[in-house]
Amino acid sequence: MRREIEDQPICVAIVEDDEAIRHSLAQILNGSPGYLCVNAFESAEDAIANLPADPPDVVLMDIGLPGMSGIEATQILHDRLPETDVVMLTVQENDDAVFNSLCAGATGYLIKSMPPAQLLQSIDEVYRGGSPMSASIARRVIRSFQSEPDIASPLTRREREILEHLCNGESYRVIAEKLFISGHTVRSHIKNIYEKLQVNSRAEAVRKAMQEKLI
Amino acid sequence: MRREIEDQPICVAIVEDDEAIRHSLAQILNGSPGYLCVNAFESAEDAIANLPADPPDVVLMDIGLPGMSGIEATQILHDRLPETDVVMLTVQENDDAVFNSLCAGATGYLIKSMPPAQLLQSIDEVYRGGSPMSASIARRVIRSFQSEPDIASPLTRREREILEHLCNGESYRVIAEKLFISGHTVRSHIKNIYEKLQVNSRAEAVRKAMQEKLI
DNA sequence: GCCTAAATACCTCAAATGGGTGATTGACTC
DNA sequence: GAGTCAATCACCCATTTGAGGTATTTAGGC
Repeated sequence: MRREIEDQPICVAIVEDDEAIRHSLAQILNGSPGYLCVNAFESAEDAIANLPADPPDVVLMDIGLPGMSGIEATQILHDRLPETDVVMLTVQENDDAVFNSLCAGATGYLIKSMPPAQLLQSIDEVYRGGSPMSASIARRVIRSFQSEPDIASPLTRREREILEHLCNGESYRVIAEKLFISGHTVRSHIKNIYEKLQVNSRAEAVRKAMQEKLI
Repeated sequence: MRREIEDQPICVAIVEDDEAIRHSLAQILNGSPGYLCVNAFESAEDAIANLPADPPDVVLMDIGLPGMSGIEATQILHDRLPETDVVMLTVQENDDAVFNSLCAGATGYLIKSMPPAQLLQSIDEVYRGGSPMSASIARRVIRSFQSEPDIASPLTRREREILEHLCNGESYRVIAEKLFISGHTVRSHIKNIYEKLQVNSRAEAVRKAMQEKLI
């Protein structure tokens, strides 16, 4: 917990190009006990340049910024200020952009049309180690990290089996013995695998297999 | 949506070894319009054997089952019945087990002590494509899929560089040319990499590199 | 019954790989 | 000044791999 003294406010920075929204958010924050808007930028570049000097607890980041997008900015800030939580500001919640933001390192997101009370509550939840999100975003997040083997795999069952052994670094001979087939057969399968995966070495095959979760 | 006719109830199966809890859950479900307990098993083995014949919409799975654990069962059911959502039943929510269950394919989880209304609401949310979860679990889930390169890598900078080329399937000679060093040096580095990663082939090194996000 | 895809098997050969051993240089630490 | 480590280069040698072929036998789909 960063905030040992419980009556220290949560320090928030805003990155939002629309001046009206920016001011309105700042007012909501500064008008509420426990929250403090310490900074407000109108561009990602501005925020990246100035934030590291005085890292806030939470950054509210507009997704659709002109120039550098909020998602790119999130990636950079998340790298440089690992202690700071980035929360996205978005108009529409079931958005690819929201999902991509989470991939880029955002901890949560706010819908711009949220009532102020709920908005503050979400900030608080993020600050306390949570990640509030809607049902459908939650599902997408979970799906994406449950490594589902790609059903649309171009490989046959036997080929997948061989690929698995290949990934373990087993030699043709060992694979052949384990599968009770001849080494020649293993070679044939591997050639087919390479062709289908568009690679021409074991290393590339392993990489592709891992990346596309073929096994 | 599986339930085109909106007044079809959500079909739920229960896997729970404690008879009292099992009956209580079944009663809650059957006593509520829109929900139907179609099956109740006292073991994971039982459920796996009988569920595929008549797949429910949602399975409530106890985490701490005797014999095969609920997590293993989830993995199997999730594979065999991809249309069915598995929801874990747990006493304590901020549990490694819950997180592991989600990795295994669970879509959500219920706290056994939840009031019935909230319990039904969670089932409904899962059924409608959501994934209700607590703040801290949500954060863990998000963290885990934000692929942070492992900073505690045992490899030196040069070794990581070589490893990257290795993952691309480049031959020693090509790597040597690209890095303006001799092939012998490349070999030396690779030998050191293998030793540090505790592997003895390129394939295993690539796999490890991908898994541990060393590159 | 025919046809295709999948799985099986065999051959040759040049190139790449991995194991072992050892040396030199520069930088950094104690 | 001694010791350590990263990075570089070197040699020997057995094994593995990848690329080029060809061919037989199942198993399913039509």
